[in-house]
Amino acid sequence: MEGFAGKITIQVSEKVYLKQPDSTVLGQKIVAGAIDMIDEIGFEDFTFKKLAKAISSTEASIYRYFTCKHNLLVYLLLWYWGWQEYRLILATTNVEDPKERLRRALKVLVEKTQKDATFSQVDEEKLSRIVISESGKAYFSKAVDHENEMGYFKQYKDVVQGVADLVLEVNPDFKYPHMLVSTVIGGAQHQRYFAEHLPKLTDVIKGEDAVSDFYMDLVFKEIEA
Amino acid sequence: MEGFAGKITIQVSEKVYLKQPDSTVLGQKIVAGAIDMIDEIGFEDFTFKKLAKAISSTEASIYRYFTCKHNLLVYLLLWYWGWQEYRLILATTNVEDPKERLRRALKVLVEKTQKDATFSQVDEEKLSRIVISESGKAYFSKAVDHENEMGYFKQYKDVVQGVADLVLEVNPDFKYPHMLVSTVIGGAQHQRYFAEHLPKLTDVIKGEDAVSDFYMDLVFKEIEA
DNA sequence: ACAAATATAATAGTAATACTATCACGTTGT
DNA sequence: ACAACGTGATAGTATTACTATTATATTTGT
Repeated sequence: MEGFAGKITIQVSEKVYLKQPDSTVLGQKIVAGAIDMIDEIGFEDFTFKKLAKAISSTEASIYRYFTCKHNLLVYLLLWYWGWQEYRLILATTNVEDPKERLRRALKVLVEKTQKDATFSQVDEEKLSRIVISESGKAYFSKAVDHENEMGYFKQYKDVVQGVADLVLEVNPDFKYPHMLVSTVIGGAQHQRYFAEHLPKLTDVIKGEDAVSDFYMDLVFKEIEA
Repeated sequence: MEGFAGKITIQVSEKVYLKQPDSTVLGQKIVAGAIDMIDEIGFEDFTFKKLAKAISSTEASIYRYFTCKHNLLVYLLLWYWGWQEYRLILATTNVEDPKERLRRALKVLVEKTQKDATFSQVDEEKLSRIVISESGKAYFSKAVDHENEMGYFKQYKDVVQGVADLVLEVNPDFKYPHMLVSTVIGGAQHQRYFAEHLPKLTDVIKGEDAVSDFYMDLVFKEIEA
């Protein structure tokens, strides 16, 4: 199993990079270094110059992989949702009962993200925090429509579509599967952030994973007409 | 009633501005001009220099009202949530039935925002789009904790608290009122954006206000144990 | 083994941004 | 009448987000 798992890589649309970061040592250092730095100082303060210094390279070299820092962020987001897609497949294949399939899929999406040993070069916990804090900067931009056409949000949309299909397997008459799923995914991420920084916007209950409990309950109450 | 309503102003914490924008013609032009410009070109591309030109003033003059463009954004967000608080009060006072009170409050928050003639200097439709697109840039920053202490999110938290209380009036045993309310508010705003730009993340049904229907249904199904 | 191709480093430069600072001018209140 | 204040005009700075060029490694094909 080890050798098998070791060969898995998450494919990211080549439209977001100039040169595949996976393919070289420098490329991998850029991605790993960017995850560290964006998690630490935030995307606004993150610059290619600082990253270059941190990984002992140069600004110009990083520009050979990504046209701009925005695209590097989009790359990270696409990788994250590609990874979630892979985890969804692992969690649901060979599970027969539709309700159980949906339950397992939701678990992947609403539970707190943990490190995945399959991809040693990526720190998924840090990446998850980046996805929570910085996604808005990618989605809510004046370039959305163009970037959507370029496939910048494909992976995320696929995840939503996949889980929406599972919802329909449980209740084929449910009218709002995409809305429910995107609400739950986005909501769970926000709640985890709120719990840490704006606790008045959430309900933290000690000893319980309130976020998981709440959203799991919400989905099944909503679709079980 | 006209004269009475005409005297209402939304109070915004003085910590976000250097000089009250309400108090002068220039201040009002800065706020109104900022709403127009941020809605049009987005917060990233918005600069005080461009705003100054648009309202025939100077960069330095705008800096006498706001220390930075970020604080101007925070001002707009505080104003918006202060305004929503006022609308919530209007919608719920003198309504006896708890369920009806909650229903009316939710309507205010999930329905599409329309112009409010009470505040002629503010274009609430544009402001609403700004709140949807740019809120994340204020909430998900490395300065959250500090800004939270400064009261930058107070108005929003008050709105969530107020509606959470209405939820508890309907079902005093419900465990997650804040989570439910913040999920619904944030979700509804995102869905309106998705409907326009990323339709695969939502379920638009022609002739129906799917967003309102979905979230209204979601809340009552969830809390009616 | 050696030239050719390619990758990266080193350095310099640019327009725009997000401010700060200074001074001049006109209006307002006392 | 004059100080205080609000605004405008102008200039200046460090940083950012790039682009461009050249030099030096490293890899690759033959």
